[in-house]
Amino acid sequence: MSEKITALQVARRAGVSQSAVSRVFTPGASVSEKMATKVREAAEELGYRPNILARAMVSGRSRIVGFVVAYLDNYFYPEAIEKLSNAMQEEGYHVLMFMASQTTGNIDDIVSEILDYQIDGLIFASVALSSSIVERCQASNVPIILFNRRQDLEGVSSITSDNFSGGRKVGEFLINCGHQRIGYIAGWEGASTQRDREAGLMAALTAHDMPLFAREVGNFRKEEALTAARAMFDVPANLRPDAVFVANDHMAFFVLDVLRSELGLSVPDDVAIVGYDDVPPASWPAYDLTTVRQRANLMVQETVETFIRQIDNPENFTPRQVALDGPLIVRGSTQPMPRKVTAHERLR
Amino acid sequence: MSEKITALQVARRAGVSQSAVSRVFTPGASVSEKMATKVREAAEELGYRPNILARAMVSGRSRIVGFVVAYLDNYFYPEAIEKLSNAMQEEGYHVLMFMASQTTGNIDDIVSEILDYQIDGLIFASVALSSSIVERCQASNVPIILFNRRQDLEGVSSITSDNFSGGRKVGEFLINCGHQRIGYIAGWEGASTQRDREAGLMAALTAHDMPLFAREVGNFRKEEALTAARAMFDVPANLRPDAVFVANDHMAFFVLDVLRSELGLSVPDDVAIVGYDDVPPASWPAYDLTTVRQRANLMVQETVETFIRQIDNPENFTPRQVALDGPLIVRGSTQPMPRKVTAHERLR
DNA sequence: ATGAAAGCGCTAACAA
DNA sequence: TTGTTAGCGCTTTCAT
Repeated sequence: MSEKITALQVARRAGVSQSAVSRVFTPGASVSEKMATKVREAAEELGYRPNILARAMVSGRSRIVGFVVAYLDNYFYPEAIEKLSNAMQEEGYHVLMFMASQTTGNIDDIVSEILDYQIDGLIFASVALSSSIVERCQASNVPIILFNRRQDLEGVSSITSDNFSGGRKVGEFLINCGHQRIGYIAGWEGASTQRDREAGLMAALTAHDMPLFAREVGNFRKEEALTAARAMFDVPANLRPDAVFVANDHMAFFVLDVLRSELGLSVPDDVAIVGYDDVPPASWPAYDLTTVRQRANLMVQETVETFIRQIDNPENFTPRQVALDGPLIVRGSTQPMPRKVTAHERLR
Repeated sequence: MSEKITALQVARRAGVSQSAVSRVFTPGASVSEKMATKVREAAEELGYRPNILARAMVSGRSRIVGFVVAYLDNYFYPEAIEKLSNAMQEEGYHVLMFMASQTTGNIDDIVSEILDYQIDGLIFASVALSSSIVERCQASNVPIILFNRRQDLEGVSSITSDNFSGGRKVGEFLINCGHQRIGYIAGWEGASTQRDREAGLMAALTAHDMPLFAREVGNFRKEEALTAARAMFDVPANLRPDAVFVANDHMAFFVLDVLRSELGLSVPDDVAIVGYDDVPPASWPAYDLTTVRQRANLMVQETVETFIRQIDNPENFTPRQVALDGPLIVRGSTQPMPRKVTAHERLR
């Protein structure tokens, strides 16, 4: 079995110093053309590749970013992970994954483990941070980015879609469709996505002097979404909303299932339903769900850019709070978008 | 901003040698009770944690395993990743993710990048290996495990479900249901999962002297699955299969959509359909898909165990080829399981 | 532009 | 059980 090839061996073979080899493999170091080719040849012959860990030790940069994620059953995240991972690879970084799921206990412990790897940055998706975590990361000089979460913490960047605006769009749309009894099924109240989407919806309702007709909490979880749907809809018809906004697609699928399969209601005729995220199954004919699209590509792009900026220039970096607008995608789970009522008509 | 705390600083504060500190943090090293508490206290006060990278350099083990994955749109994988990552965390390892998706070109290049991180093992999910990759990993002493793929390569372990047996179960079931014209929509032919599932189906058909009525290739991809479904079913009724086995759930959803939404066929009355994987949407009422369950938990468990065994005892480790049996889950996309026909009845 | 030398933070002999 | 010493493979001054 071939042993590990070190820079020293390459150096010997090329008849140069070990630091010369290092320079050849360090972008932006000063080496002559001749030296470079000589070394590269020797390296090629031996199959040499620099040891990233050794490099990390002395340079202090591991080119690893930690990615903490939960809720992989929400299909927004697999897509996001894939894109983020690809984008990071293109920048020469790699992603060390940490699941913050049910099984694992404390986020703080996970963060400790992550920091042990001397990672260059930390991206949290759908995870709530404590300020102690932030402090520790800042002490270790590790940039933090919140992905799909917003949290008011000093020095922390966040990339989200504009959930408030998205929620309001949903509200406006349902009102324009003529719905009078609009319900809301909330996600986990600790999540900014949940709060902002609901606030957006409420803003639209308030603007039209309409109350929220019904509200239940699904916590972004399947079982609780089912329960919430039953509580809201397994009631006499006069108490039933004629439209419901569900805080994300993942839950909306289960609500839709309850409506159609369990209660025998017709969608959108008896009840219209709108989700949030536009995950792939939302566009599948079996669900055909009206929803607000989260632009994963853009979110990832902004995340990477934010990270690179902070890494390249930590001194005068100001944390960014990016909120990207996403379109309402109208599908069959609601009535088609009504034409705008003109001022003339409204006055009649 | 607090600087990095090293073992040396802990040592000074505790009034002991630096190697004593190292020992305290090395499981199974010989330290006295007194020493341990003294050091731990000092470490606690300073907030010291060992630098894994430094440890990796000298010990030769990084406690990082590389995980190469593609096809995250197949919802079997997010689940698998989550479970695998959790299980590895419990063993004190962490997962460095590499996407081998469309964007990225060559697997060989990815593997090079991975090896630069001095990882302790490499798990490939749904990725085809070249023997050159295997050789390079073996040269670097990195165990390789194939997850959900089987490939005849010296020294490589593989963990799959028993796809042949699964395919045969599907065949037997459809035949028992009385179907006469059974079609198959294949996955990517380079995948062992595809080949084994099809072989299983064919074994069942052959055993009953039945031909395969129709066959198309969907390559595990959405668009191609749609095309395959149209080619197979958008034909005169007498040329149409009365049952179809689709190589995985991901494609089966699209096939089902074509059947119901595009062609207005009734499932299971006009056509019965069976998938493979039992991903979550298969159990959602909108699809309610009969399928073969892949036992992700077991697969992950076997993967971790295989890895640990090889790491702990590389000398006399023999690669394992694990194929786990999975049950057929009968749902509404097929007729209910018929009671077994008795010999008496058959003779009438 | 190149080489020599010093260390990054840790573990693993080896002594004591 | 503990301390001393030598590196792991690399980058980075500092000379030249």
